[in-house]
Amino acid sequence: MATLAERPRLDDVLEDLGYRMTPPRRLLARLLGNKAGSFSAEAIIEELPTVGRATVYRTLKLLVDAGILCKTALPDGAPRYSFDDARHHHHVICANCGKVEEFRKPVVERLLRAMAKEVGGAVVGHRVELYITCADCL
Amino acid sequence: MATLAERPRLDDVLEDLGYRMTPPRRLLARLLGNKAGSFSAEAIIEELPTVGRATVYRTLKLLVDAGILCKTALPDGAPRYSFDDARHHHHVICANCGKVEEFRKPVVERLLRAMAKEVGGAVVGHRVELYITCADCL
DNA sequence: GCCATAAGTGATACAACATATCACTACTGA
DNA sequence: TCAGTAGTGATATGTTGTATCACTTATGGC
Ligand SMILES: [Mn+2]
Ligand SMILES: [Mn+2]
Ligand SMILES: [Zn+2]
Ligand SMILES: [Zn+2]
Repeated sequence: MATLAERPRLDDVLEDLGYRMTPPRRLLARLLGNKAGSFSAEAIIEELPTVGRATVYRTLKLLVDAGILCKTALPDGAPRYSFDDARHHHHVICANCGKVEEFRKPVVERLLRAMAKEVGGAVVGHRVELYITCADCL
Repeated sequence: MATLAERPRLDDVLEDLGYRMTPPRRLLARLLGNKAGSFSAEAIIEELPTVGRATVYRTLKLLVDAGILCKTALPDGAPRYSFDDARHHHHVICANCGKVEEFRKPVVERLLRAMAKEVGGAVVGHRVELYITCADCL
């Protein structure tokens, strides 16, 4: 996960992408900017009762599409959002508390690319997730 | 995916697990037994209008827990069910038509296990999915 | 600074994919 | 045969969104 220090300011990001700066977006930018770890969309909705559900989901999607946030899932499929860094990567997820860390493993990437050739058809992507019980949760 | 020939008879499986043989389960066993590729729960519900939604979902879960079916997801998260084989494996999924194939890659397993040690905490599992556009869809 | 207008908003409805309840039914083993 | 429990399905509810649409507002051009 990107540390708070190296994170882009969300309102700058949205503005740079050509989106308008509105009060709901400022509220979201401020709230998300201080989030550590991963969070659910519904948690954000509860924390910002003045912002509509649709707006929260729309903005989260904007940020995911912009590569600022990642959308992952717990083993049971429950979606989680977390900050992204720019490079291709995968996630280590605590199945208990939902904390998300990123990892890169070039060897794994190479192997998956290699395997792709054995498979008929064109590879369009892959997903790798490692589930743990984190040190804090043990 | 297990070929039809080597597939266990679903009603036998359920009976062996100690479940009762009821008309809905017989209908489900017959329908699923003839399914190729992957399918959605909702498709089954439509094809068996006399069987309740809850029963379909309950039985699918039973079969997943019994290791007879796998539950996977398309890249957009839409759940798919397909026949499983007994060994640990992962999936190659056509993002277009939903066809599911299984694969095993011991090297990848070993690498993920190795990586697990670098991570603080106890590893409880992993997920690897390869998304393709299959030959038929190209 | 004003203004037109396109972008954004939020209430609400709807959708997909389930799970919880609960009164009823029917397998099953004794 | 029959009691007891497993199973059923109608229905309500939950989660995670997307679609609509009338309304509001941020913004760039003047
Ligand atoms: Mn990868
Ligand atoms: Mn594996
Ligand atoms: Zn944890
Ligand atoms: Zn296909």
